[in-house]
Amino acid sequence: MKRILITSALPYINGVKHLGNLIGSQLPSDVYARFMRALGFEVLFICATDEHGTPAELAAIEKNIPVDDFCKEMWSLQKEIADHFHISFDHFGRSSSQQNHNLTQHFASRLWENGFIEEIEEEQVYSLDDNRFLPDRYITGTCPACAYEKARGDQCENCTKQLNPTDLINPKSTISGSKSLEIRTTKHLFLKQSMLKDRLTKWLDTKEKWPLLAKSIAKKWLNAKEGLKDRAITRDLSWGIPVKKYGSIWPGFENKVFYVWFDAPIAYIAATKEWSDEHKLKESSWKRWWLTDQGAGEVSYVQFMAKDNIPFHTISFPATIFGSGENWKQVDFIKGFNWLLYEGGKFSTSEKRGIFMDKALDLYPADYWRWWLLANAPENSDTDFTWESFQSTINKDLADILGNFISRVSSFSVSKFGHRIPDNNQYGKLEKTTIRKIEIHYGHLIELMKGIEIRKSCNELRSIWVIGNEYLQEAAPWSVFKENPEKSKMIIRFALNLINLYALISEPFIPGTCKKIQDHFQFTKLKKFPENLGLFLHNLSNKHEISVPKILFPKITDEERSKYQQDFSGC
RNA sequence: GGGCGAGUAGCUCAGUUGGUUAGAGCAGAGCGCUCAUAACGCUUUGGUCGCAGGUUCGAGUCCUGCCUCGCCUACCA
Repeated sequence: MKRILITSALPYINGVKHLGNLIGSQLPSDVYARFMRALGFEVLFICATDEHGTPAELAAIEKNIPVDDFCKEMWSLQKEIADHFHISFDHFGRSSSQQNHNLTQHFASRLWENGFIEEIEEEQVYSLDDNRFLPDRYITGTCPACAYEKARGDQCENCTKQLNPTDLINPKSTISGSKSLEIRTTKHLFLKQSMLKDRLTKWLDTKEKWPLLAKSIAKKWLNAKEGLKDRAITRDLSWGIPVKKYGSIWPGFENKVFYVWFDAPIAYIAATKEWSDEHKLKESSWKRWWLTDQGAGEVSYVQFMAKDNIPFHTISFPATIFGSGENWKQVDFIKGFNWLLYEGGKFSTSEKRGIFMDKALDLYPADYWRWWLLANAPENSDTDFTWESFQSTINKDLADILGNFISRVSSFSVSKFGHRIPDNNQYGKLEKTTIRKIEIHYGHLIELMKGIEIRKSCNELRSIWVIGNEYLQEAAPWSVFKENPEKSKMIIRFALNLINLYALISEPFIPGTCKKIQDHFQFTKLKKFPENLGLFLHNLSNKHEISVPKILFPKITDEERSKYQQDFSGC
């Protein structure tokens, strides 16, 4: 059977991520991974922190700790939070791992050997007081075109004019505010992606089924007027992967490191090796996922990311792989996401606007967030998070439709038949029609998930939950009970089987709750989804003991909603 | 400026290659049920599919122009 390799875009290290970051890659990739495992595919699900670059260094300076300590701390925090959101990574690695050092240096050497790397001298702004070269965006000044005073070195936000840092009037460092800036010459390695343009174009043309978002962004870059530009893959920084060729320092690059966007995607591979090393597996165990001549030919590789990451995954990283001349696995499918907005505006870390992953978990269980985010995933356009929508979706879908179904079935059962599961399984016509109805939706759900249609899948799952309530209404065990208690037993038994089914097939979406349900009712935790629903819905044995579970989804009250609306509106 | 995308019921969105009376959820209205987290089920009111032209026997769907909104535009990552 085909194997599926899934990677989630690497979250940047400098802080706790917000809900937009979560729905941009980790969460949808997790649902996909869980679902594909449940369909019986062998899945490897990989992520890692992206730890290098200027922002990480600055964040560490601000906290007054060494940057590697800072990263280690943030890595374990991010890992812990992902865990609390039930993200089922097989491995959550780090781009700063030794494995990634080795592999990144390996790729650079191969690229050099094949003529895809060039050393180029360029001029950059150096800040004497900060003691470092400044990325263009870390320089502000007055825009020469519109006189806007906070124009950045790469572009003026006010008039959108593209700028060079040297264009700015009165430029200063955003780090220290210092105006002691000078232009210095510095040498960098450039990845000559322009030489691979035709190959990339051809390759991309074979990806007919890719989402519009991914393809159009990639094509934009390939067909840019000025052509596909070569890209610097080194920086004048100390925190990062040392620039080495064949194992020794690259002459002239003693004080430089590889640029994050060169080493970050390579970390997908390196994190897989980390996983294999950590479990003391053979070399072949990670290579069979990544090298096409060692098994990866039959792997389907799917990447999840937000739209800002697409150029790196459709151009630079594939160029790196092609340029290496080795048999590395290229991505087969890219699932890109638009932005999540917060109450009509942007999430903002600096203004404390919006909801961050750690805070979210203080307010509500992970499944509340998972469900809203998945049901509203920004697949086709930016999506707005509003508390009103959150409240109504959770209360309606989770509390009223699913949670209440479980309550009504279990309390009826306990009050009429005690703590044993009713033993009549002579299903009649209505039960058979109900099974058929579910089968249709279940079939749709599987197709939709295979196509990674997240929102539509949620809709389909919700329809399956609704069928439970429809069934109960029509079967009306409470009236049947008066005349024919035996038949009423059968109805409740069937309904309990439905709960068992729901706990199983909803697991990719709301794993925490599903586990709770399975634990409470002592349902068998199957690893795979049933192929035959009719059979599955006879599964419960007479031995099961049941009781009424605590409310699974307490509702979000109006008071809570308006309080949180206030609390998270920013400063 | 250039590129991309979106504009469909009060709200959030579906609408495959153009084909009969444009769909769903929420919200609203009515009815039913009483097992349940005042929950559930059924029925139902809302749309000249952004605007103006065009192609066609036939257009939400294709073409042209226009309007509005969003995103991207390569040294944040």
